[in-house]
Amino acid sequence: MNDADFLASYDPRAYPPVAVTVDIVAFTIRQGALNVLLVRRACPPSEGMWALPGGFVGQWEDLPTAAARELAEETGVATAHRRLHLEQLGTYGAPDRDPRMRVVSVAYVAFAPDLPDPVSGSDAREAAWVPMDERPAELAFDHSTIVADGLERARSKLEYTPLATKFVGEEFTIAELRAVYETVWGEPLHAGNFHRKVLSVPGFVESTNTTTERGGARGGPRAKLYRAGDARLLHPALLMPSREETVR
Amino acid sequence: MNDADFLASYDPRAYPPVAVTVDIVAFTIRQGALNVLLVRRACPPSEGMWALPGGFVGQWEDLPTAAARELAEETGVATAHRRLHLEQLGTYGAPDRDPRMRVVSVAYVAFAPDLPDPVSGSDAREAAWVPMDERPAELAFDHSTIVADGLERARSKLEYTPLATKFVGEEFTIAELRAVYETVWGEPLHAGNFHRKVLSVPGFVESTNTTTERGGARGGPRAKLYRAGDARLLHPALLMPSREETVR
DNA sequence: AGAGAACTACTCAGTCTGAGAAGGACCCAG
DNA sequence: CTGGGTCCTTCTCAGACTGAGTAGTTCTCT
Repeated sequence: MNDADFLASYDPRAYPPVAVTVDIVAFTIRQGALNVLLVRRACPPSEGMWALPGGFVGQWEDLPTAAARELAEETGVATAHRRLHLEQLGTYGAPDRDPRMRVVSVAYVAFAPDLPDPVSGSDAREAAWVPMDERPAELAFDHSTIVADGLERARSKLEYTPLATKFVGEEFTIAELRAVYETVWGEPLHAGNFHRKVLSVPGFVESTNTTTERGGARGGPRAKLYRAGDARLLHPALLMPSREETVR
Repeated sequence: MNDADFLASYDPRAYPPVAVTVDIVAFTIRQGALNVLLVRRACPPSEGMWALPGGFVGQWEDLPTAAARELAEETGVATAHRRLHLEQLGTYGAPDRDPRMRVVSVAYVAFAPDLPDPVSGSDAREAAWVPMDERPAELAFDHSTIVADGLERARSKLEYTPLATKFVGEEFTIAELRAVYETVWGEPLHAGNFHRKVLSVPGFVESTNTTTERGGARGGPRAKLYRAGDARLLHPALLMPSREETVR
């Protein structure tokens, strides 16, 4: 039997029904706090509970495309938002994670600078940016786990890649970049050392030779402006003070 | 409508058929070379081509369980092999990656010390350990991509976790551990510095206070024996010499 | 005008790293 | 049995990096 004959005689319906969905953990920084995008479920199961935005993957739709589409539907952000970073987080497929049927969900994390308030999606679900430390203790399905994994991924990516530049505007100051790290880790950093470190990593940022129009809101000189460099990985990495407790 | 009513009226068949499979990138070290487990496909499509071991996920089977089962079927390794490490790599779901139907594959990487020769699986596929630099340029489906991603994951894990101890026996010498790194990166390391580094990372290895029975095959003193420590992450990391070219 | 804030730059001591070398212990060949 | 070669382990040393502190300067706010 050759490939063509085989395909002609092949019956996809012979396999048990499994649904594939995408869920998106979208992070942004608003008012100095890390926010995650949540939606309130409008239909069973878990009607009324907060959950991650997401939905079924179209039959001929690529996985990242599905994630971008779902995110766009929930937030109203143009699908091709220039500064949006989307990457696969992992796949969650415990047999009992959804009571309806076997659902395997491919989770994505998205990072973006301060996004507009989400518009309620076409399916009339309420959507909102929620500060990470005010998020509901319980989310629908296994979404609490996914959000926790997403935060871990964000931290890891911030240390080893120029991801932080995705959270700030096109042009930014070193202090704005530092604020991203301080926000995600929730602790202050030594301004001088951070400055030295960022400028010493090749390709992380490049100077625009301009400065801000005004000094900081509470005083201080005008800061130099930078834009993202061309590095894909940070060498050496920007390691954060590692709390020993989290290690073992 | 409450959850129970909803579930009763829910028809899983309404959704388009998508198959979920697992593919496993299994690594081991044999004769000083990194080997990957491949199988020769016994049926269309791509009959006769080399591919990764894998298969369909059972309707009520967890994803890691399915991966372990498929690996066991291909290699004859006991499912609960003590020193086997299995972790999710990523999910590959391009709509056209399998000509039969929409197949979303969750890839896993497995690491283990020198495993026995694989037994041909129940489906009579030929299975073999293939040295990484002798592997076929083309594998079935998108499996070449998955193998490349698996290698990258292996390197990353070796640097940041005690994964290397999974490639050696229960008790091992520092030199054996060094050989793992040299094999995966394909370049020699400074023995003295490696030694110092390994012993300085808390929880990486712990001494057994014994030595090998004999010196090395080509001379040299008996080496001290160690076993894996209890650390889950290496702090500080065991960073390999990063070739600058690979960075950008 | 003065106080306070904060961007940037500098210093300094402690630590880590890569490279080299030395001291033995051991295997193998002759 | 002896000598050459191997290689595990420890040591040394210079250079790089890090965390912490300080200082100059410029700016906003009151």
